[in-house]
Amino acid sequence: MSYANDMPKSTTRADTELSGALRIGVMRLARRLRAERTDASLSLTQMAALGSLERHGPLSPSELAGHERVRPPSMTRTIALLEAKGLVGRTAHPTDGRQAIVALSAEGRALLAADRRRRDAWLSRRLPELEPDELEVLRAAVPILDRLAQS
Amino acid sequence: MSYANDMPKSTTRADTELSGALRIGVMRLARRLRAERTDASLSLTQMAALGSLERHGPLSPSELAGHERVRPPSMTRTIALLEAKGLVGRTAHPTDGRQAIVALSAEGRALLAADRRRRDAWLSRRLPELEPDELEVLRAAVPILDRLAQS
DNA sequence: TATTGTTATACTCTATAACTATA
DNA sequence: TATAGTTATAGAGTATAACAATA
Repeated sequence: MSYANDMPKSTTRADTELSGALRIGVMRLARRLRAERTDASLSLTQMAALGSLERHGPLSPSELAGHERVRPPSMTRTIALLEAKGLVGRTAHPTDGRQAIVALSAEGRALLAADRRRRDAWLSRRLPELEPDELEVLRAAVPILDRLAQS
Repeated sequence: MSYANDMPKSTTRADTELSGALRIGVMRLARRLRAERTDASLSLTQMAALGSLERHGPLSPSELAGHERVRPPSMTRTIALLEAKGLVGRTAHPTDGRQAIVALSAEGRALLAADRRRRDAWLSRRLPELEPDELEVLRAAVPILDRLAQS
């Protein structure tokens, strides 16, 4: 076999089965976590935009639209809603008069933190139901999931 | 401490940290997998309804709405769109004249299979980049993720 | 009367096209 | 002329309220 030297790079039947099972498991748990959303005052769209600002820091509307994979007019609207709620603020770009800079307000930051605490609480309540060796598996799995997500 | 007898059922600080990391990892990977969606002819809403019919078999519109956590009028609309595309069919309930039965057509089943193959392919291509012991961790993690999702 | 499903209507999120202001 | 952002407008998805048909 000419694959002898790069076996680890080929796709085996076991890989295919694992990828199917993993995809289903991850999607299911993500759906469950998403359903645990508590703060009904904000849509998922708005929460996502807020989360992007937290992850990346202050951004222009176009950059934010890019991160959220949304067109600029859609982000214009989302920003306006978040601004009306006092969760983000806008300032002028220091040198380019066309651009604006959108940043999280203290209220926005607090809301994100509260939302995250509530979600973590749901999962935290379930983890003690697992066996110690199962918790160990999850701990080992997290960095692998992260790497897959980034690739 | 009165918790001595049920330590495994209490929430430790390590649990809280793990739950935060796990939530982020799962949500990230789910987002990445979702972005791998290829068939642009169907919205996520429509794909999800189709998937429900595959998982649970033929359902009435109300049952389907329940599974998708959507109100009956919304499902009426979704079913109409899927029916227009030939992906589902409707038949009368054998005994209850009020109810309808919605079922996947052969075309709907084929579309789901093709979509799943594409997603699995993306993940399968990445798994060989992992070390054997990392693959073992993922294999062990899948049933745990499933149990968490169901609880 | 209660249940199943649809129709009528309205709100949110998204998009494309056209416009304004600045570079 | 090109870029950043907004406004105008339309389509899809969702909801509640009201209605029709059946149990």
